[in-house]
Amino acid sequence: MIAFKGRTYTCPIDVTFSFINGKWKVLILSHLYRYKKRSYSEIRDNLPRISEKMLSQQLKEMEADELIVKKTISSKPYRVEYALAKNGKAFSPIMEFASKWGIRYLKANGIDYLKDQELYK
Amino acid sequence: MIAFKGRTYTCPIDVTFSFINGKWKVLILSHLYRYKKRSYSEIRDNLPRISEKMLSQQLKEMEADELIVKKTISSKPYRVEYALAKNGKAFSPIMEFASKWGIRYLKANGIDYLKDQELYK
DNA sequence: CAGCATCCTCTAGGATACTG
DNA sequence: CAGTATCCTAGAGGATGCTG
Repeated sequence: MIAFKGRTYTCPIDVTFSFINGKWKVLILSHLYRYKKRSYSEIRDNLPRISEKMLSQQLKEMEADELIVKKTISSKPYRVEYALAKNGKAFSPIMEFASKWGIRYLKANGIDYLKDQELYK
Repeated sequence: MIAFKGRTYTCPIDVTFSFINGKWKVLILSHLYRYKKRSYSEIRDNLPRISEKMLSQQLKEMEADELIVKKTISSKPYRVEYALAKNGKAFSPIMEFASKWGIRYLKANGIDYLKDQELYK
């Protein structure tokens, strides 16, 4: 067991996944990984079933964990921009891998994601 | 959106993580990744805070998803053995990566997991 | 546009006891 | 040893309306 910041972890893998557990974090990270800079509403609209509460909550947690950075790019009208921070970029290999794995799995199950991508918007 | 087996997914990454979401799956997989073959109680004892219910439930789901295989190695006394199946082994790169990431993160925060490993049993 | 504040639901997950 | 079967609760997550 590893004791760290008031929590206990089974192993380093446990530590790593504690950053990206939660229903939406991986999806937000992968979205930012793909699009580099995105506004609040762009992220929301890409994740059709996320609630405002969840979105802002997860964004905040990930900002606190320094996985992402938020930048105010204009104050009137108020506009912001989210992007991966260094720690967040460090997860890119997982995104890459999970993406390829998913595409391969779908293909093995009769769905050609790459070919039919425009259908899945 | 991707419709598949009665669920909808945002993207292939969503598909991939649907297999390993849940509080314990990654930890069980990484444990099997490390030890190859493990009995029910060996897995349980390595995950001190897991409940019997969760353990058997997650094992079953992962067996159904063909991430792991269960083998009865003796019927009296009843003994079983869990191991990674092909699909489960396919996640090894994520385990490897997450393990290294966690170790590096811990080190950056003053915990030398490798050096002090015997403390974390 | 980019959120917060509330209130509410529901189910993931835990505790405990029991079985072949 | 390797699990089931119940019962129960905390808190993850959703719906909705409001604000600077």
